[in-house]
Amino acid sequence: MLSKKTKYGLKALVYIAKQADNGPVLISDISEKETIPKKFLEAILLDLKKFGILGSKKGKGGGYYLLKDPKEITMATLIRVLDGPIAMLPCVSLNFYERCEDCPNEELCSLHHFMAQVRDNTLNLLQQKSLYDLTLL
Amino acid sequence: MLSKKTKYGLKALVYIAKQADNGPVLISDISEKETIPKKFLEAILLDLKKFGILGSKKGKGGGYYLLKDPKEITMATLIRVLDGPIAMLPCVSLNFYERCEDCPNEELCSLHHFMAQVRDNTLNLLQQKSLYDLTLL
DNA sequence: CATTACTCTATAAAATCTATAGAGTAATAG
DNA sequence: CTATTACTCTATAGATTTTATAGAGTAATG
Repeated sequence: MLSKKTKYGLKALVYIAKQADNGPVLISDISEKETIPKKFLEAILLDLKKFGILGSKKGKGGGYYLLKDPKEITMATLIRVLDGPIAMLPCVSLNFYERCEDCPNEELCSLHHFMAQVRDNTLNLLQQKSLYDLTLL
Repeated sequence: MLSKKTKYGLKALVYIAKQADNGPVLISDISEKETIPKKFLEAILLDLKKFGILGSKKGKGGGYYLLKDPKEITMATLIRVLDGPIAMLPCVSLNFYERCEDCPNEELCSLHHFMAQVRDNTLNLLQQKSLYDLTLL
């Protein structure tokens, strides 16, 4: 399951994407409309900024805005930034690989290959879909 | 990511499936061969028994054994029993549905439909694969 | 230069995951 | 019938992650 952080982050991004025409969006605005704890949201948006998804502007007329076209931002990227690995096991993660301490031989592990298959399956969908697709609904 | 409990559980099931011809399998045997903390494994196997996946026999010559043909046990079932929901959000879970407290209208939620699609995509694969498939590797 | 709004650090409650200990009970062999 | 084997059950507890909250600070705008 996705963490609340991820869910909040995605909802916030959709909100910002939809408001793109009206300039930067306020944290407090998103917080109220999407029922997300403000301080928590603040940290999430900061994270998204750190990873180059969002930009921000301070002072009057400030707020957060997207740095790229929503069509260029894949769901795979967003879930990785917000939630972490997409793979079900660390040993089949492409971006967060980690060896399993148990498991003497990865190639002979019964789970390894199967989980790699699951990963590919999920990734295939998540890379096809973008933030733009979420704004259509 | 799957919990260690799930990983341990799956490895144990594969081990038991492979040993099916030699009668019930000992906890301590699985624990040693698969490098799984014995007491932790004990709890996991008990869980699997509770859900009708495993049976057990006490005393000499006892141990755990599968109650069904490995081909009849889908990976979807196992992950649900061991790890919980397959869906990425509670509101799109078929077996563990829960309404999101935020989110006034599920039908209008931008995440809801997309996450349902992800769920179907994953489920499709997990229901095709069985414990038997894992024993082949 | 006052206001607005993001930034940064610290903190902490709550939940979940991982693991361990030990007494208890059922089954079997001999 | 009894010793041994092996699962059962309850309790507990450390570690980690998740979900938040508070408040002082800083940059930009008009």
